[in-house]
Amino acid sequence: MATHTAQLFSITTGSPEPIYRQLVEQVRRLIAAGQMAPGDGMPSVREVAQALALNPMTVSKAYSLLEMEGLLTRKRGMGMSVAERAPSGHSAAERAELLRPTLERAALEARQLELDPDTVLNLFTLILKEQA
Amino acid sequence: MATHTAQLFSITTGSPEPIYRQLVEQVRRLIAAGQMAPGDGMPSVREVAQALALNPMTVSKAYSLLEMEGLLTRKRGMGMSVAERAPSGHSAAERAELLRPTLERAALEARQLELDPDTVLNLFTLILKEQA
Amino acid sequence: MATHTAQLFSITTGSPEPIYRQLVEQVRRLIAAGQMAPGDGMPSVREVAQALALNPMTVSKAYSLLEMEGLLTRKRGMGMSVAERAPSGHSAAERAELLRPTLERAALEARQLELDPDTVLNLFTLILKEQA
Amino acid sequence: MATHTAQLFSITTGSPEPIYRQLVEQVRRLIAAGQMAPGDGMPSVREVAQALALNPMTVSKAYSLLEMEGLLTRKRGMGMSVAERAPSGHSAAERAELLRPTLERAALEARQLELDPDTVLNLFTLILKEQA
DNA sequence: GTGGTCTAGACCACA
DNA sequence: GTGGTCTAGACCACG
Repeated sequence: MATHTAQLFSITTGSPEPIYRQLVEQVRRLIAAGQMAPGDGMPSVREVAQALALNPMTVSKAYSLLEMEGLLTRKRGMGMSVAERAPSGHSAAERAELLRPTLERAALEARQLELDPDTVLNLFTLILKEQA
Repeated sequence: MATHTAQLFSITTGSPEPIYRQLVEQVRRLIAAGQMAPGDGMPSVREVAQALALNPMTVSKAYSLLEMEGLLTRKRGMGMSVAERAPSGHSAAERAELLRPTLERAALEARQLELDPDTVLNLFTLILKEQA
Repeated sequence: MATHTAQLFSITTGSPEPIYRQLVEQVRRLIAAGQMAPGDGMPSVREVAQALALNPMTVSKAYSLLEMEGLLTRKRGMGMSVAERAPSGHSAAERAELLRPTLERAALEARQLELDPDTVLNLFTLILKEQA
Repeated sequence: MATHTAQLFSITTGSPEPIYRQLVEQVRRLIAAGQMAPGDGMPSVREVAQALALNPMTVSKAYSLLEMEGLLTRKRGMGMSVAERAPSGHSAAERAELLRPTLERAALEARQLELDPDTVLNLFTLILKEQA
């Protein structure tokens, strides 16, 4: 039985980032964080599609890309699961590196806005707490 | 007159973010930060297009959007310049709000990567210093 | 009785061609070639499934299709065997026709690769000898 | 202007091989053969779709896969073209290797049909001439 | 004009 | 039950 799919993934329909890509990146992060371990079964395409009110093809596209990437494997007639050889359970340091591009972008914008680092860090701290 | 256009803007053609939008947002930030002041002349479409190896239509589109937004004005035969009534030189607090969406995204990714706030803040501090 | 099943059939699970179809076509060819004669007993579904590490349903499906096709018959309690009226021991010319589609496909690919017929025939000759 | 798209590609709707994959493999071969050279513009998705009576998405899927593979590049708003770094114009020997899997399959089937090599080679020669 | 995304719905292949 | 493919058609983003 599936864990609560709707909670597992969160997509933003209004975002400029396509839905299938949001899914791809979330799965990547969940695997990297070890929240999904090699061998774990993925929720079925239809299940995710229904839970998130998406077209199955959209979900399928995301899964296919992850399969090409080697993170998921397809077992005929049995659905998809996290690949055994998926690089999983990274250390905190490794996971932090996955966050670097986003932080670099934020830093670039901060500089262009001529915000001093302390202001930025205070705001970021606030946001991190809000989410927790 | 043309400051060094190529240095003023930094666009990434390989990015999923459309070029015209990269330009728009950079101009917005530069004006908000006061680095471009009301009355300042903008580099011409041609100039920017050549300096960054872009299609002039792309640059033109960005300028048009900024004009619609009221940040730039078109003066016949004089090219475009920062609008006199452009809300310029925002306070730090106001500028920080412009950064919020990016930081929120970073926070979301951090949570999905199961990184604790301290680790994230440390990395971000490091990056902010690197760029300075 | 069971000849060495694992040797009799060679299936490739990684192939895009479905497993049951690989089985069907191999049986068809083996019968056409006279390697399996009318009345011969087929290895049981279980036996094949275990030998090739397949889902028994997959093997069963292949057998059922062959039964519908009239090549196999089911005898109660006796498993399946090659049908008495199976058109067996085709002439070489007839058997060659069964090979035609595959050769036509190869010819098409050769043309698209701009390979001249002699090169192709030389390579094919080589491969035919390797297998022998 | 496009060369005659309908002639460039030939797809078989009845085939078990999905259409998008037929397209992918044909483009691969055409590039390998040097019939499409780096920098060449590809016929547009819509054009191919109309010429072959396909849904544009099907063609688009093929193009996307080829882009991921690095054989095609997308120029924003300008359509797709053969990547500059696409390995092109292979030697006859290299191209022949691309044909090997298909020939090996044919040889396997021939053996299962108990056809002797001469019969097979004669038939193949005939088919190669028919197409020319 | 270009390609990209998404939907709704149908049908197939596989186990 | 699973995923895969295809269609028809709409809308968006880009140049």
